[in-house]
Amino acid sequence: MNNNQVLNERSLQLLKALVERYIQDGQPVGSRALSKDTELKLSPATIRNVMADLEDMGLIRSPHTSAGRVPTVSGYRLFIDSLLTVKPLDSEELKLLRKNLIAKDNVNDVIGVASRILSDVTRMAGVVTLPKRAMVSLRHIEFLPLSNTRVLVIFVTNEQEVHNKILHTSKQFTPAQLQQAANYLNSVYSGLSLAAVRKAVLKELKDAQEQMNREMLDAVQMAKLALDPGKSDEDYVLSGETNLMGFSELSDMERLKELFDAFGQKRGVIHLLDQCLNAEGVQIFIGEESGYHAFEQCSLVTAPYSINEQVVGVLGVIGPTRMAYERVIPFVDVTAKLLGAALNPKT
Amino acid sequence: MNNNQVLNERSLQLLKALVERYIQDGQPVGSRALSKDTELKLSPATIRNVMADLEDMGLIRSPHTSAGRVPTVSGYRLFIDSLLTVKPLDSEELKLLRKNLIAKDNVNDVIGVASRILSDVTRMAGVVTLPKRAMVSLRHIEFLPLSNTRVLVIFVTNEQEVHNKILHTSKQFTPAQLQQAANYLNSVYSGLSLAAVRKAVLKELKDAQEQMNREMLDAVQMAKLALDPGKSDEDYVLSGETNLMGFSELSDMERLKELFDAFGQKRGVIHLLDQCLNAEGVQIFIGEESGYHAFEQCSLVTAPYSINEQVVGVLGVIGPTRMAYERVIPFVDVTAKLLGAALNPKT
DNA sequence: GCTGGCACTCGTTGGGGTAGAGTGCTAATA
DNA sequence: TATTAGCACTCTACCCCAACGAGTGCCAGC
Repeated sequence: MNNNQVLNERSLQLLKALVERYIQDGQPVGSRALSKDTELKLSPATIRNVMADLEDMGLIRSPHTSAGRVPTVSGYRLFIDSLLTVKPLDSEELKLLRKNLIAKDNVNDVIGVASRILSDVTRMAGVVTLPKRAMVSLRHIEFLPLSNTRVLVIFVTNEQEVHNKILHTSKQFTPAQLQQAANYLNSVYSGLSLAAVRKAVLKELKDAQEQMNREMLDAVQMAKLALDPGKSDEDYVLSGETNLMGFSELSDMERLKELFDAFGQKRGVIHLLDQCLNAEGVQIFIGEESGYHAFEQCSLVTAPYSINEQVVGVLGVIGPTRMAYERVIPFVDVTAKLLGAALNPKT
Repeated sequence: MNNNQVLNERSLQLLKALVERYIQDGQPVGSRALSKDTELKLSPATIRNVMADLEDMGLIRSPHTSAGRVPTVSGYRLFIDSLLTVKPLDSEELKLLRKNLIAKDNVNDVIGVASRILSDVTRMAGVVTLPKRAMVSLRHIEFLPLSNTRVLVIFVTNEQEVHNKILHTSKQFTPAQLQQAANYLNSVYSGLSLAAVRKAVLKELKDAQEQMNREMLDAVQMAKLALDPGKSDEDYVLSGETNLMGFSELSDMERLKELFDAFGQKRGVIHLLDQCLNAEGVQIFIGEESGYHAFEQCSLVTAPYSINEQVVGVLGVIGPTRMAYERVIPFVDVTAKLLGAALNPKT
């Protein structure tokens, strides 16, 4: 009997069965139950030996002496990365997605629908970040005079979204001047991503103060003010948080409060989600992997979504570590793709 | 001993002491504790007699035979309406309010701050409705062409807030036509409340289809589309919900879920808050008085706030029935007044 | 009308005993 | 050498019960 033997086929099969069984009914899994679950005709005693090995490797643990075993975070990780057999998407779910995830006038509405579908279908919490401002591109910008030194700037982006902001300018502009400034900006920067516009604007201000004509300088100055990164970059739409109240893993009020506080703060959650912006497809944080204490009992299944093949945001599902990954993962994946499609401008 | 005797001075004094004591430490109050609490030098036995009377009148009840008494909703109601001695506002709290509740560019920011202060100071949940669209008045309206039949309408209201909306028009307009339409609307309707504008617009459309010139009719038509009641009328900013998780009254997960679901739905809460729009000052719902099952264990202390002496919204505090009314009531009152002040345009 | 005394009720707490689930270890087996 | 049966052991969950304490209602006396 070698303790540090590499994981063989049989051990993996048993680990898989154990995780599946535990996910299914939430009770620690004992050797007898496992012996009945698998096709391998093994006696509970043999399985106990294997389980002892798995425990040595840190893949499972037992809550106390006379309970069965439960997966550790490493156990879940191995299960998800190598053992999981994902289930194809339920056709009902797909129908629901296709029916509801269609273009709307308002980006926020689409995002809201996506979030709600995520939570309704999984019966956990759904989350969708707003498209990163810097990632979307400028379609049109316009200035409207409000009063003496206050100017309303309006810009439309390629996701058909209208943003507005009030600027306090250092001097007074005539409507004609504002019109001219807008014309200049539209002709030069239309089509570029806001990040690119912002970068170019800062460069222009630095380089060419002397050579530019007065009107253009004003225009660039205002563009700089207008494109200050908005707080929408730190926002998301969360749905079905209350679904999480039903799970026994989160029945501790202290923990639950901490989790909901994190939802309210947004900062931490956004930071976590941003880490998935550059992932290829679905990415998963299991329990403490997220690095946030509030999420210790939770897993997060995420996928980035794109507009015009440019990743602009992330969506995902938050639930207890013990969740039906084989169903959630493909669902999150497809939802991200369809959300991207719904946000893509037709023109 | 007459059961249905009118409440005399002494009974009221004892009821007051009982409610205060119960609010303070959350345990059913017994006759002995009450005998020590009050100045009236009465023996526990006498107090028991009075308590029996109060119970007959439905003002207090005992959870079980050998526990003390707790106030019923009627008991709280009587206490609040007639017996409560409100405490003057803590000077620290007032300072906090004055410091943070100042005009901002963005109405939502001010509302958010108000909500947060309400929850931070009371350590319960704070809620502030967004200003009712219909109640604020129109300052300026503008149309921008987007594409063929899509027009962006922008209007600024007297709370310095900018609203925008995309209209799908039946025909195509030139920029000049749009400009003319905006000019017409601004000259005729500027300064009126949105509700008034909407009413006038509908009237114009009905009455004078024939006599109006074409451009004005278009303008009015677009104004009608633009002023469709927005969903902002059904929105509020909630803060500190998680504070409610600490209270033993709400430790039942079922109940808590129901409450948080209600917060998420918004409809019910808005309906409840709207009932306070026409109240003179602070209004209070105790427990089941609200008529909503989810709020059965909660009280709601509200006050309307105004811009230019026109009531436009409501704010309040949500907490367990057992809350320190004598401090919450004046605090909500003052916060409403200061929020109104912060929203009032200077000009 | 108030009070002291008393019997009674009921929830809470903690101890003890048992049943059940599951383990680790050892010795036997293929 | 890998697997299995058997067995002693451990630990939790549950129930029962007794003791305790808080508080009540009622009555008799002041």
